[in-house]
Amino acid sequence: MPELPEVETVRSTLKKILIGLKITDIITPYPNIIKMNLDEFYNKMNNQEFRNIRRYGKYLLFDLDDYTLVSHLRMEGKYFIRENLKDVTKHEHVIFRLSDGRFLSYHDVRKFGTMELVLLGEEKQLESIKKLGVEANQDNIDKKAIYQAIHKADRPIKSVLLDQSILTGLGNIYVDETLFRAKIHPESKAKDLSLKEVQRIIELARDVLNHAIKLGGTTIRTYQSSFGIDGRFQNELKVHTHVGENCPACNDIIQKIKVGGRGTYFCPTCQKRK
DNA sequence: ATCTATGCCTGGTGGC
DNA sequence: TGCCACCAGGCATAGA
Repeated sequence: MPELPEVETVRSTLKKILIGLKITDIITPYPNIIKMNLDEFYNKMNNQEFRNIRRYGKYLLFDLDDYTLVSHLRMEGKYFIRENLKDVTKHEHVIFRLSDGRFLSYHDVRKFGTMELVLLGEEKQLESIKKLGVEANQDNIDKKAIYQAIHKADRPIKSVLLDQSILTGLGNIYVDETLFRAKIHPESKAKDLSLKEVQRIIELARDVLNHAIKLGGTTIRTYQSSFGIDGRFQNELKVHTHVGENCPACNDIIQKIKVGGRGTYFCPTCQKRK
């Protein structure tokens, strides 16, 4: 499931390939990915050139001449380049023909991903983008402001960290890894954490995300970043997916529970409830 | 304010 | 082998 590091990997990879290429046709075998009028999508995007590719949180932002394509990969979305239209699989839902004769294909087994267009650079017109908090991999986060925003919250710290309106970019994998490194139990209520603990969590989240970006993200379950390239951060996972195994810090057995409906991995010895 | 339930989806898995 | 229930989960939305 692509979180900030995986989306960043996709962004940097696609940027090297797409900049300067023009879209010369769009094929939509499964148009429900596109969350706007299909004709409008086609007419606005066709003949536009890729100028830049940005990212905000887990959103990919493709800047064209006049529009920005806002793309969210959700659970399993991925892009790859194909040389022709031979053997298109049933999981390729939106295919852009490019001016070099190749194709940019959007592949999404679960069909959860979304695409829509806004005027160039106007992504904050979308409610979904407007409400996002600061990016969790940044250095200059106002940690006291985050603490102020959550220090009365009567909900698990895990749920708070998954709330994209506070910090954006963390998903299920990196929240578990951040809380393990912070030695905080995922069910600890946000209101029970000290300023220092919150500051530490934010610093560790940033470090985990940036380390994962360096390694090209995490490849687990069915997720690969574009082009079938595997990330390598899965080798760095301390608790996520490791239920029943020994904690790398204390040797206790890693447990899996549900927090806010999400599968959650943690070490019951290292991560004490506050 | 914050919770839970539901919908969007399909592939993998475990039970029989 | 196949049939079925269930799970994975980011996000939007509705209702408690």
